[in-house]
Amino acid sequence: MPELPEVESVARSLRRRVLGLRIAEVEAFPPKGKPVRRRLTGWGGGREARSAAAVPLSALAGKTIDKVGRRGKNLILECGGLALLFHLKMTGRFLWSRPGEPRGRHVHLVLRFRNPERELHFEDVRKFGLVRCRPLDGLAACPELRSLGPEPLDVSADVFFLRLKARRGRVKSVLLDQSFLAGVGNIYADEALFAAGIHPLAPAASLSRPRADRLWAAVRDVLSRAIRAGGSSIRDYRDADGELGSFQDEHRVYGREGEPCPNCGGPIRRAVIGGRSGHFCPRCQKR
DNA sequence: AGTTCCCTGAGG
DNA sequence: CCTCAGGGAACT
Repeated sequence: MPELPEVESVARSLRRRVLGLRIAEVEAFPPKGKPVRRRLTGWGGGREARSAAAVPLSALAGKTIDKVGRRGKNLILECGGLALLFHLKMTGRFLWSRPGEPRGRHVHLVLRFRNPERELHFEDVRKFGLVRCRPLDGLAACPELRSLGPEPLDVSADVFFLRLKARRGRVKSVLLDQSFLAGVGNIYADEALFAAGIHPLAPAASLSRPRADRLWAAVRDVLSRAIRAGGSSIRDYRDADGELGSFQDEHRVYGREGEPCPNCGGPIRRAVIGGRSGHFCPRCQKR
């Protein structure tokens, strides 16, 4: 569930910890029981993601972390000429630890620092997460990033409208498609559609310019407010400092099936849309 | 464009 | 026990 606001919050908390630190040692414990074409370049992703351009994780030793960034839901540590990419998927998490402290059961990567004597652990209970090292040069064209759409907080209303018009399918599914916009997931798609008064099953291409504008603004508003709140901590999301987000308190439809719509008081409905649960108010959200 | 699968802990 | 959660790849 880490979506754009959660990954952004992780990036910010991580930045305060590791920016400028030199990686002394790298220890990888790739998840077992996976297709065992495991090289030391990372894991996760499709078959094409294991391309020749991947770099061994051990190459990170001795490098200094000079940027902590985000692209969509991907977290990117830039180290010298290398980029260490993470996708947290459902349960990826970072822990700031000390050498000698017992390592958690689901820790798959450890970056060890000497000054200060600390460790960054990446853990992932469900093993869906992705870790990969790439050359920094040409990073935007790497398999993990190249098909991502624009950042929702950067895209203009004009471009948003044009891209929406070019899509077939339901607006909810289009919002979830990372090649349309990078970083929107289930929670924020539902919240943005509610805020814009648009039914999740409305065909994307059918939206008028004014309604598309409202959706564009709602996506920006929901995402930026969620970032300010440190993300949504339903279940177990925490940032790299272990801090919880608070945006779950501002959810108006997500996870509120049967509760009264904050707008009209009618019950919030839940329906499976594109294999994911969608939450909406059938009265306030028009097709 | 919709469905299945991956994976595991939490909750019924 | 069983079911559910869900991002995204790989199916159909």
